[in-house]
Amino acid sequence: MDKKLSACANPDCGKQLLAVRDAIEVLGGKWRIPIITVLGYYKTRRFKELQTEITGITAKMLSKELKELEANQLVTRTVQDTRPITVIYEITPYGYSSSKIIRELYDWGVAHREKVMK
Amino acid sequence: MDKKLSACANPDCGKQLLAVRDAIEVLGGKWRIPIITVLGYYKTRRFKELQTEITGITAKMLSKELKELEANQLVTRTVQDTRPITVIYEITPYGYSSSKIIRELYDWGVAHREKVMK
DNA sequence: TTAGTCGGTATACTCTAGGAAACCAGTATA
DNA sequence: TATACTGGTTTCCTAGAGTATACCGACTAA
Repeated sequence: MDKKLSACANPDCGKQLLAVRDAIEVLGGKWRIPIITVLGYYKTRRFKELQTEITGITAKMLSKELKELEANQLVTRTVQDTRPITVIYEITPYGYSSSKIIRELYDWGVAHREKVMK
Repeated sequence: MDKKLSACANPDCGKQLLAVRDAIEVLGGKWRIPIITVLGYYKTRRFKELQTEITGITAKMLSKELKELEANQLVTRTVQDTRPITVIYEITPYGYSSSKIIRELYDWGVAHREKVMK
């Protein structure tokens, strides 16, 4: 999302924001949460299956985001020696842990929509 | 953050993402979480105090983001008839509710840093 | 009268996340 | 031979988020 999320001048407050920045860096952007959500739902998916499921994402973005999620240990990538080759992406237990946050976002989003809409 | 966060093709999964999108729209961007964090910490702050506390933010961005947070009922704005005029921004109970998510992000960010760093 | 505070606006710019479309190698089927 | 599927990569481009800087009116204290 953001390269540098500013800190508060106040040290306590500043430390808090540093950690929040880390979380946003891992989960931020347009496609990470959709990817994690889909993978959390199906547990494993192939590249093309993800692309079909996540409407609107381009191969470029999917490839890029999966790499970063892999680097952050939220998903694993396994090449299967079939013909044609298939690549299995699987959510890790750690990846599941992030869905706790996504669940929070979901609950809050639902409540917010109700509150603001009426 | 993002104007349109895509949905999953799968309906269950898609509904979930719509609500998540709402939450991200309200809390996203570079400055909203810092503002809520600072306001959650101090409860009330004046415009200039916020600008001082949130290092790096410009008056334009602060003004713009406060307006949107006010529109979403996360903060209130009160003009006080002093000389010179002072404007008090205060976090609402509803604004506090969003800090539950921020807390989640914080906890996860701390754990993530520990996991990935070593 | 000049400089300073407050809470902002207005204008013009930069920069980068993301999008569109073409292309790639390897294998298989018609 | 050509077309299609797999899982991508490369290039070019744009919209919009965020930045920099100057400015505003109302007031006051020196």
